[in-house]
Amino acid sequence: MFEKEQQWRSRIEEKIKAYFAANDIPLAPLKWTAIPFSGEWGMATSFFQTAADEARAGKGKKIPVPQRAQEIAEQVKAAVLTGEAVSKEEIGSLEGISRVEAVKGYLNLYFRTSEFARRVVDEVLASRADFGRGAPKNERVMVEYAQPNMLHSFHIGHARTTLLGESLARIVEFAGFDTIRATYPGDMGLGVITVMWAYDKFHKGQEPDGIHERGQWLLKIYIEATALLEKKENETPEETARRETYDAERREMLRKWEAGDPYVYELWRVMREWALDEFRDVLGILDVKMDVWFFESEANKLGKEIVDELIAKGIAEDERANGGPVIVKIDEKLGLTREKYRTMVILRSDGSALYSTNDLALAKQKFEKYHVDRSIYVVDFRQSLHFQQVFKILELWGFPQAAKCYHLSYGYVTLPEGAMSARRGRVVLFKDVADEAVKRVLAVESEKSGNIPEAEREKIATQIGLGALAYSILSVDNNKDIVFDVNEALSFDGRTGPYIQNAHVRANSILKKAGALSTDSHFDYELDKHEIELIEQISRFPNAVQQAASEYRPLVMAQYVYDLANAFHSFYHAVPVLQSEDENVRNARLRLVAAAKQTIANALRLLDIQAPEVM
RNA sequence: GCCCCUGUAGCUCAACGGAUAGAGCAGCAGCCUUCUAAGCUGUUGGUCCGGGUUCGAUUCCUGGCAGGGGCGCCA
Repeated sequence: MFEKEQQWRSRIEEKIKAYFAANDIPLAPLKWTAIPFSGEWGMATSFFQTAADEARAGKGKKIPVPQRAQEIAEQVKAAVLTGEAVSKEEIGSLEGISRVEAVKGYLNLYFRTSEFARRVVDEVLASRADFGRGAPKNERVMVEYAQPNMLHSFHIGHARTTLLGESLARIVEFAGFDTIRATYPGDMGLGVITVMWAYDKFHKGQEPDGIHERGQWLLKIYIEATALLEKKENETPEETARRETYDAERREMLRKWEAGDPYVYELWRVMREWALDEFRDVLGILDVKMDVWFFESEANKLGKEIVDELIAKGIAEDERANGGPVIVKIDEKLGLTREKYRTMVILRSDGSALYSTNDLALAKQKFEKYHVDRSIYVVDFRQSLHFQQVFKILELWGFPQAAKCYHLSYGYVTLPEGAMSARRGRVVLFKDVADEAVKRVLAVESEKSGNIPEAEREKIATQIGLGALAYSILSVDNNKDIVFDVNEALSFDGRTGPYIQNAHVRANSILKKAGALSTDSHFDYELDKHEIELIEQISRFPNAVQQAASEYRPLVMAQYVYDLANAFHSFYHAVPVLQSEDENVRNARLRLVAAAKQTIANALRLLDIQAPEVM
């Protein structure tokens, strides 16, 4: 809602309240919404709650609530229009409102068309890239996302957390939060050691050149190693012996790493760097710039200290004397009788750190070193119990920020043939999909595109291909699973990234031919319904940003920008701009096109999708 | 046994407790000597089942049914 409309709304609210006070009717809180099905814009509020409250209190006439709500709406309309029961200075303050109506229990207030249109367009063109940005909230939020297991290539599931996290970070930042992006790569663990062991034993020095080629080659080694180490049915005694020997070698390597053995440590350092090279490259492709890197290999050390603190505070119980681990009996500590958070093991009986140990240590760092007020964890839904436990322990520990820790749990990306599994080699790699996307765009570019300079074809194809992929992932709500289908993900028709990018390109195409914009917008002519719809959509952007941020849902933005692009395409088709005969109309529409282009670009940016000038 | 998530059109997905449940794909019928047809216009078609709360439930509560996930030393 724009500033002016906000002012009108509060004035009218005052009038309504005054009317109810004067007539001694208890008024339920007023909630304002947009008026649907109008083709004209304005705001509405209903009186159902007020009528229902009245009926419950036994006051008023005995008529059905909807009917009574309509009656009240009509009375309010009369009061607002005439100024009855309102103090004198309020009379005649319906500035900006063209008409008022009472329909089906609702009070509808319509804005003056030309004024509203001008204000929306002028505000967008004055703010440009900042149009829709929320006021600073003086709250710091950390978004943690992109936690790949290192030493093998990124798959499409990793792409979901990365896109979801990046989009969310952009949204909360734009909404007004001080935002920190954090990643937590799994650079140590049995999986990492498995690759190291197989590389060292069978393939040392055979690695191919090229960051992604090497990563994919390591994935093959991982698959091969897993097969060697997995117990099979009908194993011969020799096979069993061999498998057990291999497993012992692998575990010995893990022990050596923990002991700081120079050979194993150096092997790890080199291979970890390979993985990081690939990870950084993928983040670059997705235009993600991390502020903070937490590494699992480092979290291990921090974790053990906090366990002692939790024991000292009486939150954790140390069972190591009896050969057990260190645990927190969460339900018991909270006084719950039914099992809900259960018991969490926070340190192994041998004193080594667990995932839980690390997460507790990281949370403490987030609060104490980075001073975050909110902490969002973008991690798949299978870990929801884990995070509920972690957050409860943080609460017991005394961190007030625990209340603002949020596990953004997202559904899994699966394949039509079932769950992805890196160990079994059943994965769709992000790089393969991205490459395929670019290839497909290039294939249609020549027939569908305008004049794209040869030097830019590849770049624009990448923007469009990745846009299609990002949109297909972000237009599904967080906690829903995605069954990944390349043809669907890389579709360019209908509700897709390219559809939205195309609206941006078409707007740009008009503006390029038009030359300089006029400095004022004068919408003092009869607006086409498509024009009104487009302005309506543009005006909704600031609210859409706030909603997406407060619900932690990029989907809200994905929906919004599609609706906006859809309104633009319809406008483009139905309303002449450059061909307008009237100079004033042409200037106003050009400014509207510029405002639409800017708003589409701002919204796409929040989805980590590029807005090309041509395509 | 306990906990979490999901169930809406043939398919994939939307819908602050409110006015007429919306899109895309697929199907059908139209629109390019006019600002880019990656587009526009029209059309067919739907809330898993039972109770409850409410003036009003796709939405909240409860009980089923169906699918997925999780539950003390994996991450």
